[in-house]
Amino acid sequence: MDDLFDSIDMNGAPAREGIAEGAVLLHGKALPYETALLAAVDVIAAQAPFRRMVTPSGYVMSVAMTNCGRAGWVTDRTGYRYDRQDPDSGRPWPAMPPVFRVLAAEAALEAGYGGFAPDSCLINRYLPGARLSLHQDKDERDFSQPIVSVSLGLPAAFQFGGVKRKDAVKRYPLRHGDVVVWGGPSRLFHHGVLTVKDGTHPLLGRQRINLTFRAAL
DNA sequence: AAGTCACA
DNA sequence: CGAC
Repeated sequence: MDDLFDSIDMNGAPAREGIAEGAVLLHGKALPYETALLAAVDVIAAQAPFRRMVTPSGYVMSVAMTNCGRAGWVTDRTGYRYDRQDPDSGRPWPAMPPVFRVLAAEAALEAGYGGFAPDSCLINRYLPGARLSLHQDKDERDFSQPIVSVSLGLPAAFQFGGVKRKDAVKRYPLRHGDVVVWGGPSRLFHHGVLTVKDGTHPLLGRQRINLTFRAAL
């Protein structure tokens, strides 16, 4: 159940916005961690470089991906799965940095999901023109655990729909530092990201980075 | 099919 | 928005 009232910051903008049953957008939640998050992404990407994966139907995704944690989400011609190893290197994914765990657990708790302990973080890099079409996160073992999504860099329009693909979809602008948490009744809701527009972010330049935390195994 | 295209 |  969402709170009766959204919290309001000093500028009058909602800091916490309910977007569906069990789903919350936490505006600017990641800002206190931005420097540590970005440094950690660089370390991870040096060990497991961003790569554009292939879908089962043979298309190359516009979003470039890497992972950290005990398992990483991957796709290839054989399908979607969580893999403990980076298929490109054969090595385990880089460990999940403590700052990642802390932010994900804090955000989940604020959304009403205590004890969130993600074992996987998918890191998505959107250059201008990249997009992610409407889909469900359903490759995880335990749907009782929520999803935590952290936005960094260029803004993007987040689509959030329902459990059925034809359900109505709403759009929410996501800016640097925003965190979306969804779970419970909305755990399997369809979601996506519209084509990222060109622009320049002071810290990240011409890119959007998204961190998606999941309990996958 | 987490993508792309055809068509209304 | 549906078909592939």
